[in-house]
Amino acid sequence: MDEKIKTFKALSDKNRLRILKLLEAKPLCVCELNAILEIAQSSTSQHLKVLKDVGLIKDKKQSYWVNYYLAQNVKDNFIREQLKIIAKSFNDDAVIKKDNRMVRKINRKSLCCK
Amino acid sequence: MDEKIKTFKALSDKNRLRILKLLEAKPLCVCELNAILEIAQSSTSQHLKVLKDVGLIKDKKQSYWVNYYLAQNVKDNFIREQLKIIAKSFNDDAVIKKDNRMVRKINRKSLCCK
DNA sequence: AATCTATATCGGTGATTGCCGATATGGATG
DNA sequence: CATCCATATCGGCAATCACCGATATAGATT
Repeated sequence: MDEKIKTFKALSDKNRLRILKLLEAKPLCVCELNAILEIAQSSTSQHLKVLKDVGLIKDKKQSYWVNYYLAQNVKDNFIREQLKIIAKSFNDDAVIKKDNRMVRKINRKSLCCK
Repeated sequence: MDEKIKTFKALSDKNRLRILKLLEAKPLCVCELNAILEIAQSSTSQHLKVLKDVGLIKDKKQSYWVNYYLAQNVKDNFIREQLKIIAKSFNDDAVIKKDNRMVRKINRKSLCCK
């Protein structure tokens, strides 16, 4: 029960839902997400930790970057169903549509190399 | 988007999930829920308000009592799906099982008439 | 090995939330 | 119409959370 409550809490935040919807497009690193969300890098990192802790997303280090992506082939029924619902939801939302347009234009190299 | 976030928040609380699972058994008034949850009456009332506001439950005044029940034939896809998932979830949980045993024994008259 | 660079973690702050006891409300009863 | 009773609302308190800037970390590059 506590684990599912933790999942509902993870899903109760606008920026975390935006992240999940962004990851539907493709795996993204922290700085890409950060650029779209327009919050502090530490905040993006925290949100990713919350989503990862409950099993909604996973990460994979690749050279300089940590790529985050939606969990695939999830065994947990509850998490799988929630991901399915989220995939069907929010697609008409103005912010989500704008985010989606941005994520398709994004160029990691121009964003992330200081 | 905000409405769905509100729904996730409503689902992010142990006592509110217990209420939803209790209402799967039958409609219940505040004092019955109260007796099972063992929290202050005002707290139970607050929780019911939160669940009702997002459309997960409804209420109907009948003589002295306000009966709360799970929303039926819900048009909103998101709410309907969440109710479906909740119906499938938590059934192995110790607290939920105990609550379920209690709700089948409960006698409104012995509980609610001061 | 020294230095970059992307990301994670830390400490602090304001906002939100769950809880309670006390009180208000409003429909039912006498 | 006065009273009763179940429920709703209010005010206050402690815990949790999202946010930030600053700093730590660790893998990649030189």
